[in-house]
Amino acid sequence: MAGQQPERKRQERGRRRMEQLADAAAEVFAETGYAKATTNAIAARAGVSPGTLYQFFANKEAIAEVLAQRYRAALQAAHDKAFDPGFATLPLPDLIDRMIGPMIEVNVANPGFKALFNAADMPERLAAPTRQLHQAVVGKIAEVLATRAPDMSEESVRTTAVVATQIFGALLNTVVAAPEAEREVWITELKRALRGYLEPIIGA
Amino acid sequence: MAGQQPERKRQERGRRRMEQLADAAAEVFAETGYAKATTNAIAARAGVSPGTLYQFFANKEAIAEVLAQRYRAALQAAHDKAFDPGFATLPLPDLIDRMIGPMIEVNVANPGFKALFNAADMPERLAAPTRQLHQAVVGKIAEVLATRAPDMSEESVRTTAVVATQIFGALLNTVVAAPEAEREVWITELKRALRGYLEPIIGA
DNA sequence: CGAAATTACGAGTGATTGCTCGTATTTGTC
DNA sequence: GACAAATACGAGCAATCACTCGTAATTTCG
Repeated sequence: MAGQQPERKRQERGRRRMEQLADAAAEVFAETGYAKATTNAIAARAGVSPGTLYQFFANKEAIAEVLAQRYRAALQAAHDKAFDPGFATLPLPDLIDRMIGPMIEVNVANPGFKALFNAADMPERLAAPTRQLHQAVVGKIAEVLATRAPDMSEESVRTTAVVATQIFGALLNTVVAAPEAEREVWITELKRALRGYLEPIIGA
Repeated sequence: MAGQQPERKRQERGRRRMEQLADAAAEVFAETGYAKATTNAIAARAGVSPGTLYQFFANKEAIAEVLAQRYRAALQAAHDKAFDPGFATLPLPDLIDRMIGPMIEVNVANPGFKALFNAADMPERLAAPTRQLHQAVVGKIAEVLATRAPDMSEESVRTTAVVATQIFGALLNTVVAAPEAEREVWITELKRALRGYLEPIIGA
């Protein structure tokens, strides 16, 4: 039997195995994508048999689920740092610096997760919550914009927020994919792009 | 037998079938992604049996191959329009207008192709040529930038070109995904973003 | 120690899917 | 009409893969 819904009691060894398996899954998913990744490959990467994997995870989706939880938790923490209320009155360049820092860090620390949870082959169940978090970010950015440019229509604020996050998301991929040494260059360009887009709209 | 490498002689009916199958494949790939799309589903969508599909295509990859060729040809045509030498001396806003127009058109006319050929589950053989075309575009943009800002270092020019295409690519997805009625709004924002990024670097 | 629970194994199973092949129908050519 | 080539069918084969299950080793705890 398997598929332990009511969470059987885990020993220390078991908890370590679950971490191992999740780590291995993160690697395999990142390399091949969700659909092409095989559970046997994940087990092999973790150095265990297929049967052992299913002692700890009900199915393939459940493995991705714990990764999604990891990622969402890390994102949430980054968001909390990025949207510090004290930033609201900073000059635009400083505001941008403060806000994108934590977001870049979390994605550099979790390479491949952003791509994985945006991929078309990922089950809707797992992609949806991450999208929801993303929408929340857009909302927060819209709030910041609205306080800085009170004259803008609600619709324009929303549009601007969406575009700013799109720009951020696109260049974030480049930043994450870049070798350590080049990362700063791309981060500089990312900031330049955001300032260039936002300054004419909401001022410095 | 099947797998007709030396291209057997096609009748009119056969050529129509191939178009039907390619069209059906474009739909199914767009809906489910390359890996999850089944050849039987493609055949069914085209209203033929699995056997018939394999009268015309050696394997699943060959179907995607003709789509890749379609897309590349359309992209190439768009590039030729976008990089008209006469545009080089236009004011920046006009230059941007002229260049992105054809690129947007081709992607609106081929929805899903951009995402498909960038996906992780697509065989490398098919993704590579499209990436190469993309690299060529970056090179062309770098040329335009270099003539407009002769003082910039080669490296900076390259970086700026990459970032500009990233911004374009990100917002292009939004433009393509948007309902017809909203498209103009997003195109306006796309232009605004490009101007905002480029103007401080290379002037108007 | 000894019993129960947990962890581990890995060959095997059922379902899915890319693709085949024997056969039947349609089309082009004389 | 007659023959060959092209088109069409669809049941089924072989390979892949998520997942199972019988069994065995290890850990926990009285």
